[in-house]
Amino acid sequence: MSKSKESPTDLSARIAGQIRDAIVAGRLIVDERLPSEAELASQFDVSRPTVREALKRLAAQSLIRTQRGATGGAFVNRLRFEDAYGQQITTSTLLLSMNEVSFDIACEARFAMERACAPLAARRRGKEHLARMRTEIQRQQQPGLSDEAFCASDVAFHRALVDAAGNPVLSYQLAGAVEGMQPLMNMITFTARSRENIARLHAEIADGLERHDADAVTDALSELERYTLQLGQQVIVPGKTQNG
Amino acid sequence: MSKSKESPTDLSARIAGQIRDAIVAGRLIVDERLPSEAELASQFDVSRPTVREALKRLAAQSLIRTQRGATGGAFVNRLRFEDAYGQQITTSTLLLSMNEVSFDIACEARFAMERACAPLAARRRGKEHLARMRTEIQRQQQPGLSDEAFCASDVAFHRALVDAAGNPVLSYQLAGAVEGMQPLMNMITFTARSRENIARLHAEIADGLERHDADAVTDALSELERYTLQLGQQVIVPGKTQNG
DNA sequence: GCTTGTTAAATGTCTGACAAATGATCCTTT
DNA sequence: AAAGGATCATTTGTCAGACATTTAACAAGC
Repeated sequence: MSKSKESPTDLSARIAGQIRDAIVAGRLIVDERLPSEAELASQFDVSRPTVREALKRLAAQSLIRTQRGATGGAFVNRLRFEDAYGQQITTSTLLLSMNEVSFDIACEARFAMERACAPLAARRRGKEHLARMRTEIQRQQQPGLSDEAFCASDVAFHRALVDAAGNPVLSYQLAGAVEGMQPLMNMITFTARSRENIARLHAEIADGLERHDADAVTDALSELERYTLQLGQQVIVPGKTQNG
Repeated sequence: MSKSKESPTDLSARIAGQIRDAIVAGRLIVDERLPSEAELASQFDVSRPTVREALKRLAAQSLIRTQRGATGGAFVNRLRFEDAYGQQITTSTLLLSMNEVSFDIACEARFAMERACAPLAARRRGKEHLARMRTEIQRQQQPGLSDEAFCASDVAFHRALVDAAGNPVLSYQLAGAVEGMQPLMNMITFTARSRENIARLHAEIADGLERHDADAVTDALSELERYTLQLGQQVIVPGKTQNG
């Protein structure tokens, strides 16, 4: 009555859950090889397709990797930040685009976290971060730029800011908050004047970082938040009632 | 040359990727039913097991749900915060426990984001949040408490703090940062004196929130970060070189 | 009109098989 | 004896077909 009572779900989901628990609890360590699919099928007393479905679930979360051949098999994967980034962005994007949250809430969360990066970034920013930011600011001032390209550049600027904090955990978390908002930002029409405003604030941020002036960066971010919120008024979130 | 060139990966991974892209891009909307497995197999010109493996990958990310029976099938899932929480916590836990990051970095990120919640929480905290926090503070002062239970209470306290900010996006992001650190915190031995210190700082935070005093909360969080970092000196991160 | 049995459609699972990749082994050749 | 290549065994990837189970819709009977 320990594990098979609470979930009347699929066999593959239960098996995947057991293996996942073993990984999270450390009973299976990085690069350790799982038993072959045939052995797992025998151990769990299910067929090989069922085991495979369970392994695919784990592979989708980058918890394992598989390799063909004589010495192949399923190995516990060292979770890399690059892998986690993608999942984080996908999840965040969907959480926002499915209208579970309003533009205002998403914006608030994003800028709150960016401000959290400001002191660290002001202390640790390298030349390469400043260079990335300057490049994007210049791009944002180009006349013929499409709204979409402007958005992409905006995202790139803010990612440079976050990366300047020199903390991969923050970069990981912020990746979702910043990139996940891109579809919402893409719904905004950026006039020449609003672009000018945003680029000016971006320049203030870059200048502040260059001077190691955390307060200036924080203030610029706050003003940028206010301005983005104002622009976001255009984005009338539709529906918003279907919360099954 | 649009989609089938870049990845010499499994068929099931490619199919899952195509469906995921369709969901993220909005070509498949919430609660829409996918074709049956047999139809998908026919469309993608693969067998049903392969289609099933692809669907399980998506199900592992809560992108779809499946339902048996006459009107059953695979449906695009409205991504709920509860679902996302679990994945976020699992991913964060593994990112930390696999020694990709040091205790210091994880600690820094966590408290930076918690401080980001402070102003919002000071403005919006409800009685229920304060009550949750007081309860946990009392629990933390009980004499016979195990280190593990103390840790769990610490996590509960901080989650109450984050929830008080009234922003589900922040709660989602912080869930990973706070709960993901639990295994690391569990390696710390909490003496009676350190528990007293932590409970005192927690009380300062709760008091600050009650007075709507964001600065007091921020200061207490900063001191708590310093203190936690000091306790974390015990936690000598082993290995740390295997970054192949 | 309501209940009940039947049917059809869909997923869940199993069996068995073959293809492809890959390291290990053995044999041949130099 | 050493080097090189052919063969083999193991393992995952894929397929075909079948049966079980669940579920909603429909039809039959009271």
